[in-house]
Amino acid sequence: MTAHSLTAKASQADKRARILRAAETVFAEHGFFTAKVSQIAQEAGVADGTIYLYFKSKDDLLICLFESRMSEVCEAMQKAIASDELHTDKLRTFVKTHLSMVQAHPHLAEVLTVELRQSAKFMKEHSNPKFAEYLKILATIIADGQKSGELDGEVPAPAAARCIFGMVDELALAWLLGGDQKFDIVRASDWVGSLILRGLERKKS
Amino acid sequence: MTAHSLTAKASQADKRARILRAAETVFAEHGFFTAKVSQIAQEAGVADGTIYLYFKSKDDLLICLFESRMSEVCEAMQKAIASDELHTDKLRTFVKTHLSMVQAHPHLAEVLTVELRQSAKFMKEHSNPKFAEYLKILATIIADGQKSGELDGEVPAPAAARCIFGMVDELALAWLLGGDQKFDIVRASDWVGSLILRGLERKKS
Amino acid sequence: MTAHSLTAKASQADKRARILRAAETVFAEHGFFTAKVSQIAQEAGVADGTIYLYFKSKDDLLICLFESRMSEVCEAMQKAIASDELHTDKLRTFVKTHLSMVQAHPHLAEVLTVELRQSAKFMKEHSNPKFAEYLKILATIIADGQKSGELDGEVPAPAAARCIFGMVDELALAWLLGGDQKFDIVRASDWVGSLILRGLERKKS
Amino acid sequence: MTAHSLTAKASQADKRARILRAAETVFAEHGFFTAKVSQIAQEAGVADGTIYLYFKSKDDLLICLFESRMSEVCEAMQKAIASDELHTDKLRTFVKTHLSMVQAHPHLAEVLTVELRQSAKFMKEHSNPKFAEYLKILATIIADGQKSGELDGEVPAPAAARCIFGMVDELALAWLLGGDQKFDIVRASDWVGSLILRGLERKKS
DNA sequence: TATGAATGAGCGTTCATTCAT
DNA sequence: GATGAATGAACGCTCATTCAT
Repeated sequence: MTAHSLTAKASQADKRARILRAAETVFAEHGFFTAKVSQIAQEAGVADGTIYLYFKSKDDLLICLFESRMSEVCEAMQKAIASDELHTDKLRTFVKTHLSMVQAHPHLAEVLTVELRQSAKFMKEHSNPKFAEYLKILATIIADGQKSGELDGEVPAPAAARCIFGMVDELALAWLLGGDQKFDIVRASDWVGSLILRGLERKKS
Repeated sequence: MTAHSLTAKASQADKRARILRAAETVFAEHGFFTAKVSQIAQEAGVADGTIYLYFKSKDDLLICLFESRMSEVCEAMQKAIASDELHTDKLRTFVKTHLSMVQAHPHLAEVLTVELRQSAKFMKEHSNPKFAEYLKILATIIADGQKSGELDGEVPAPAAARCIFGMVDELALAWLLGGDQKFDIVRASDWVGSLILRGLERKKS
Repeated sequence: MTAHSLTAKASQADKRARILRAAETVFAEHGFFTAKVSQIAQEAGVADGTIYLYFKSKDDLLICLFESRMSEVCEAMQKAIASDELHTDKLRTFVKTHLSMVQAHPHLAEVLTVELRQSAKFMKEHSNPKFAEYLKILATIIADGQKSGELDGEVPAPAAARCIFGMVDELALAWLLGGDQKFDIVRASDWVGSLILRGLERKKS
Repeated sequence: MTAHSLTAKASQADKRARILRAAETVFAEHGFFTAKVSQIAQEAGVADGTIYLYFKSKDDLLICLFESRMSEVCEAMQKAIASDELHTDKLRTFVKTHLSMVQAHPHLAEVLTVELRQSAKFMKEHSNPKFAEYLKILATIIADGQKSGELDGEVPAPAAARCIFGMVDELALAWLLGGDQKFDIVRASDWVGSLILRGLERKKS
């Protein structure tokens, strides 16, 4: 491969990435339907038509954004939980990592939390394998914990995973839409940990 | 008030209700942005223009639909939990009632679960008091339970409420988008009850 | 039918007709592909969107224009040849009527002569029954004349019809594109008559 | 001139010719307006931009294609009629040669027959001298035949030429668009010969 | 010379909203 | 009040053309 083609490839990859980043920002700010392709182009510093060199359509742009970001999120999550020994710790890490990512990348979180749902409509066909993978990470922790006896087996792991995801997703949404008086979302992860591990019921000593 | 005006009022109220019902159906099926006002008019059996006699705009129609339905939902929920003595039972009832309503009114659930989120964007300003009321019912159960000593006080009631809402909302979404192989969403409410009251951690003894 | 609906129908029919007339003018002047829908709307004195209340698309507008005009042309032609006794006279009348219509309605002729051909591409599927009908009128004259012994039977009637149509169509084109120095197209019909009936070859005697 | 520049020249001419050939194919298949420059580039095996090294624009490409092909056609026609003694034979040869070329080069015929007409619009200004030359060949045969007494002088030669061209052009079109059930276009040239020389009228013996 | 990624003006079409009836 | 034909602003996408390499 020549130096030239390397540069070209780099430039192309860079442009694609810039468009994705711009889409993230604009979708987060305006929502998918209200966002204009030309806004994304402007934000990315490219011409409108350029977007269509890298993506088939506005829909495709959203789908690719999801896949790209969810891949990174899954990878980050796998790394984060790897160092924990106990499955209860893995669960706490999962929650804290998720909420930390929301805090660190609010635009991305906005898209994943708000737009993912709306687009579930037109992603139903696409069936979003990356999101399934994310849920799988969580379900696996729980299933393994149940097998090892650390966790109670009453609730099936996939259902429990879905519930826990719902909790952190809802907290993320509340925080994202919270406007000015934002609570400390990372601290909130302790509450979630407590809730899912020990429940609300008063323990008799 | 003449008989005539009574009839007129009834007819008016009826037409408004029919439009709301049509909007519920169409928004559920197509999503807010993809839904056409003329579809709603057709579904309601009125002319396109008639909708604008009862609602300021398409946005307004969505907002009014929320307020109207959430009022009913709140009322139904208040009634449902009234007969329980224990706050733990109230919590279980809340979850079961919520998921039963999802099963009974999937169109409405679709709108509240999917469209509410997306529209959070343009409802941020509107700040959705009815949804706040719904959360309040849940938070009050928890706060009261904590005060009475039934429930552990570690997690602040509003945060716990939000978490629990997130769980049931996510389950609702999973069920709604589930297509054919729908799990038994009402049975799932036992899992949620177990999860939020006793947690996942294995109890010794 | 009420007076109201009569008016409405009349107004609608009128608007559709106005759009067709505008399309005729604009397609004639600019050609189908170069013509803009908004130009047609402006020429018709309606809003852009109004066109789509009466026609499915720009393509559909062209197709409907063809069908509508060719129907009238066929009818006019049938009337014109009805009064002739001899088939040779019918042939001369056909040619003269065709070229007279070209002179009287140059915009229409432009569309039928120039755009019909180009659009043959996308009308191949549509197979243009109205044009076939027009050719059929001509072919029938010839076939009947051959049967009656007035005309020579050497050339199959459909082929002869096609040839004669080609002649007048080409003359029409030459005249339409002639710019300023337009020859007398109606007088030219005598030439065509002479050519198709007696041929170019010098008659001995 | 160096060997290098010779090669370069040859390569250049070759590339230009390849582009023209590609344009012929693509214009024939899709029509001028629907054809994409990039399709032509692909068909020619060159980059999009390369086309603009040899042609000013898409329009120019069409014009150059016409001029180039019509030159060849005129030349071929001159050769074909050269060997005939009688002008009636020259006429028959003209018709047969024209239709044979259509059969041998349907893509070219498609462009000349269909696109030429549509583009008459934007070739009006250009006034297409090559096409005039082609007509001139035909008109000269007729004029000479009239002078020599072989042909009747009633119809002015240019008009007669136009008519005859119209006939063969229309037959060509019918054949090109005929789809599957294609008639024998070369045999049809006998009909045309009969028609233009002896006419349709029944000759009294 | 050749390339092909990038450009951006331009257009067909949609649809929320209005208003004459 | 009720209608629904008409409106026209708005937008996703295309593609002829350019130009840095």
